[in-house]
Formats: sequence, structure tokens, C-alpha cells
Amino acid sequence: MVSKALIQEISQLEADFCSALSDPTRLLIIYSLADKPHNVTELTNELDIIQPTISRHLKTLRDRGLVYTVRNGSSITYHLGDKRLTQALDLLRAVMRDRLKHRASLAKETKATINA
Amino acid sequence: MVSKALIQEISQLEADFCSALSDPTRLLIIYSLADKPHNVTELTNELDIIQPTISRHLKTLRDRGLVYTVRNGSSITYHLGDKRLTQALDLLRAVMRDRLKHRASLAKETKATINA
DNA sequence: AACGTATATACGTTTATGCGTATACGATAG
DNA sequence: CTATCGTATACGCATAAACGTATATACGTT
Repeated sequence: MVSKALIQEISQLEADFCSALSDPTRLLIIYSLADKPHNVTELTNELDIIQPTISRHLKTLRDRGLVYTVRNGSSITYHLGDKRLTQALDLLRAVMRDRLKHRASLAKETKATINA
Repeated sequence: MVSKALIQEISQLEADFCSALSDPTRLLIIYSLADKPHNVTELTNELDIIQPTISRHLKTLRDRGLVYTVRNGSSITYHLGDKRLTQALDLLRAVMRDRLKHRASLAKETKATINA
């Protein structure tokens, strides 16, 4: 049997890990890096978000080990750490898409019923 | 070309969806429901968390469409909405495990280097 | 050494999130 | 009909997260 405290601690860790994904800017960064590595300036330009904001989000991704950095002269290139991350996000997006579709059809049903 | 505003909106939606996963209690609930459906009282007992807290977290899961409910007499049974959710979480956990392992070995390396 | 470019961080503020207690609502039993 | 059990919500508080501005650090060039 696994102790309750341990289970809670693991869940906390995992929640922390997932919280890296719960911000739209960070998701945009992840998708951008999944395409190819970028440095901070490139991300700043591509996403049209000011540099300190990009850096702050990169830090939270780095702290959780989702991205890693390679110094390249005076700039720093950020890489996505694990391809499975993209797979997981793809799955989540697919689930989300289906949920939204489902709701849309429910809404239509309801409207039709009311109008009937 | 997809408009920037649309991309941002989609990312916001997805971040919102992911934020459902960024709380340890909700993860415990999801894992519990992945095993089998439960009603609120069962979750309360199994996870040893007070009922209003369980209900609140269930609401956020329900709002995002991750779980659905079936009324069963006077109680309400909660079901996990999509098996892919578990798959995605498994992937994320695997990534996290590897990251932690990697860091542990890095820490060991560092220590060895310092002590050398 | 001095300057410019690239990146990171600190600070104060605003907004969001979670918690516990108390309470309301809904369904069933007696 | 009211008492009870199961579930949901409201409220006040405490904590955490995000943002923009300002500033610090690091590297490369001259």
C-alpha cells in the first residue's frame, strides 16, 4: 500500500507540472518551440508579446523541465524538452474539441426544442 | 492564414481546459473516476476531503466538460468523460518522471564533481 | 573600458484560485 | 409535510499568479 501522504505529494507535483500548461502564452510558446527552437527575441516577435513576459513564462517552463536552453553567442535558444509533451497536448486539444462540439450540438437541440 | 485574435482565443480556451488539471485534488478525483464512477460521498470518503471541497472541484471539472453526471436516486454519480484524458495524463506523468530522474542524476553528478 | 544588444529579474498592483464554515437546495422516507 | 440525507453554493479570507515598468546582468564588439 502506498501511503496517503506520498500520493498527495505526487499529485501535488503533477499538478504543478500541469500548471505550466494552464496559461495561453505558455501554450503558444510551447507550440512555437515544438515547430522549431527559438531564442527569446524570436519568440517576442513571433508572438507579439513583450520580452519580460516571454522571459517570465520561459522561466516557469524551464523550472518544470519542459524546455531547455542552449547558449548561442549572446542569445539563448530554447528547445522543447520532450516530444511527448506535444502528443499530450494534442490529445487534450482533441478532447476539448469534442467537448465543445458536443456542447454546441446540445445548445442547438435546446434551441430547437424551445422553438418547437 | 489564421487571425492572431483567433489563435489567442483558442489558446485561452485550451489553457482554461488545462487549468482543470493543475490542482492535486482534481487530479485525485480524475484518477478515482478513471478507475470507476463515484458519487460525491464516495469521493469524499475515499480521498478524505470534505464534501464542499469535492463539490467545488467537481464543478470546475464539469464546467470544462471533463466529467459528466448521472442522477441516481438521491445521489449523483460522476463519470470521467473521455478516456483520452487518462492517456494524456499518463503521458504527462511519464514526461515528468523522466524530468525528475534527469534532475536527480544531474544533482548527483554535481555533488560528485564538487567532492572530487 | 565603454557601449549595445540579448535576456533575466525585482517591484507593485491587479486578478484569480483555493479553503473552511455556514447555509441552501433537492430528493426520498416516514 | 417534515425530517433527513446527499449535494451545491455563498461568503470572507488567504495565497498565488500574471502583468507592465523599470532595472540588472551577460555577452560581444569596438
